[in-house]
Amino acid sequence: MTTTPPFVPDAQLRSAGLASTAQRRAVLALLAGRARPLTAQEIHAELTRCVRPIGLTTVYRALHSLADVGLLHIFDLDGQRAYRHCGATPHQHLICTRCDAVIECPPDVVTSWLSGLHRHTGFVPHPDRLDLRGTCAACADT
Amino acid sequence: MTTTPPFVPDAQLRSAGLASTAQRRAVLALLAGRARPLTAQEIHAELTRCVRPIGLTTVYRALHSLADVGLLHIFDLDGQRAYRHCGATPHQHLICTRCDAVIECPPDVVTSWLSGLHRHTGFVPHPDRLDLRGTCAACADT
DNA sequence: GGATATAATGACAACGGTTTTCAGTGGCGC
DNA sequence: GCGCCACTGAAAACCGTTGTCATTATATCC
Repeated sequence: MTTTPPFVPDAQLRSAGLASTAQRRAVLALLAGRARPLTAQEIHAELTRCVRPIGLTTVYRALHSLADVGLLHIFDLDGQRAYRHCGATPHQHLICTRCDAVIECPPDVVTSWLSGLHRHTGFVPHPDRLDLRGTCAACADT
Repeated sequence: MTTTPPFVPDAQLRSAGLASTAQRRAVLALLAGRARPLTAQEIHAELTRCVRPIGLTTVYRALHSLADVGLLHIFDLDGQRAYRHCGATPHQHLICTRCDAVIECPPDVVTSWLSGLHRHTGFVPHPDRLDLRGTCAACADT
């Protein structure tokens, strides 16, 4: 019997058609489960400090590759690119402007409204390109 | 009798508490009525070529000042900051991924959905920070 | 309307994030 | 285990943006 580990970078890389290298696994593992997107510089610093030294160039290239195959989503953290490991299923992003956390919102909460918007304006929304900024439940409590 | 011109940079600057300089007026006039946000480099190039030479530093500072007082909104055009003259009234941004045009959407189309989202997820949306990407009506026709 | 304090401008240099280059290394198929 | 080819990493180049400082224009007071 095989268990289903919550996160296996190696498998994700292979099924995406990317070579499974130590550096890519490290980047993917670092981003796994993080609510907040991380910049290339942050990833490089944290990997070098806590895991093993890695070239900054390699970080940038790994992030590009991973984003190209859809394993990472790109966000804008005041002018800098930041990367986050997102689920494969379509979803919307709720972005907390206080803690920068990204909450994934299931699309069924939105689809009916989006179709109404389409009828109303003629604009054809791209369902997985909806970014909504606000305050997350955790930050709103404080 | 006084007519009401559609766009008076000078008045907008003064009522925002900014000094009305030729450079700021030029930047504001260039952005007036543009659907697509422009980058600082584009603004500098177009002003220098078509209107009058202007320092690149001045363009950046004018854009900062104008954005600070809310006359311009800042967008992200694949990694670069881009600026657009937006209406003073609250609105959502519908961003065309094909032509980069930004359509302003009146908030009443959205507010009811946003409050539902709040009840559903605990996330407190910031109504004027909703960016929705898709295809504008003009591009969808082609 | 003219003088003056103050803020804005512009050329240049510096800064920081990102990309390119190129030689060396390691993953993956045979 | 071997070899091809993609991946890696250090350094330099690149490019958008910001800081510096002397000059100029704006807004205010008289």
